[in-house]
Amino acid sequence: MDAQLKKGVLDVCVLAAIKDEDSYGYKIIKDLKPILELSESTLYTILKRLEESRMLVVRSTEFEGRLRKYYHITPTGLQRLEDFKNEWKELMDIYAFIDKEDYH
Amino acid sequence: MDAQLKKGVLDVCVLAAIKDEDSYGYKIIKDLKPILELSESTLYTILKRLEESRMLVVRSTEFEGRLRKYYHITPTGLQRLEDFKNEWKELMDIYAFIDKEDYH
DNA sequence: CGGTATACATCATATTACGAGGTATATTGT
DNA sequence: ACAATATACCTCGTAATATGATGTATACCG
Repeated sequence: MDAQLKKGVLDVCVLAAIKDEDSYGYKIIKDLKPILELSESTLYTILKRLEESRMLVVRSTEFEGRLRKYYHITPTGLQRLEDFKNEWKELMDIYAFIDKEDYH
Repeated sequence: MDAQLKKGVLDVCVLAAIKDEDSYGYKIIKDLKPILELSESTLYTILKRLEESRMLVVRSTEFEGRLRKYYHITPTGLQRLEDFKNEWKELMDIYAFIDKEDYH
C-alpha cells in the first residue's frame, strides 16, 4: 500500500486496536498485521505521539519476567476516532472525484 | 481535514484534475477547491514531483502576456490512478476495522 | 492608481515513517 | 547444552513531504 495513504490512518488504527481492550506494543502489531503492516519502530513512535497528545495512557506491568506496557484509550482518543469517521466522509467525496468516469 | 489523511490523496487528486483535460497550476487549485483545499506552494511541489516521476508532462505556453504551464497526464499517470483504486479497496478494509462496533 | 486576480517559483521548517541497531528474557527444537 | 526463535521494549538517523512566507510579473476593474 502507498506509504502516504497509510500515514493518514496509522494513528487511528492504533487507537482502534486498543479501543475495546487495553493492549501492548507487540500485540498491537500482531493484531494489525492482517490489515496493516507496520514496523516496531513505527509503532513505538506512534504510541509515544498518541501518549503526548493524551489520546491514551500507559500502565507498565511485569509479565513473565518481561516488561509489558499496556495502553488504554482516553476520552480524547475516543473523540479522535469519532472525528476520523467524519473525515472519512470527506474522503469519500474526494474519492468520488477521483473515480468519476467521463461519459463523452 | 486531518493533514495526514490528506497527504495520501493529494497526488492522486492532482492527477485526477488533469485526467480529462490538460490544466495548469492556478486552475487546478480552483478546480480542487470545492473538495480539497491546497496552497500554491503545495501544488507546485506536487506538480514537480509528478513530473519527475513521469506521471505527467509539461507544455509551457504564453497566454495573454502571462506564462502558463499546461500539464498533461501520461500513461504512467493513468496507471497510478488505477493503482489508487485498488489501494482504496485496502483502505476500505482498514476503515471497516476502525469502524467496527463491538456487540458486547 | 491601487487593489485584486492571475500565474509562476523558491526556501526554511516541522512532521513523519521506517530501517538499522540495541537490550533482555522465555520457549522450542535438535 | 546450545541455537534459534518469539516476546518485548527502545533510540537514532534519514528521507519524504506539506505548508507558510516570500518573491516576481502581468491584467483588469473601480
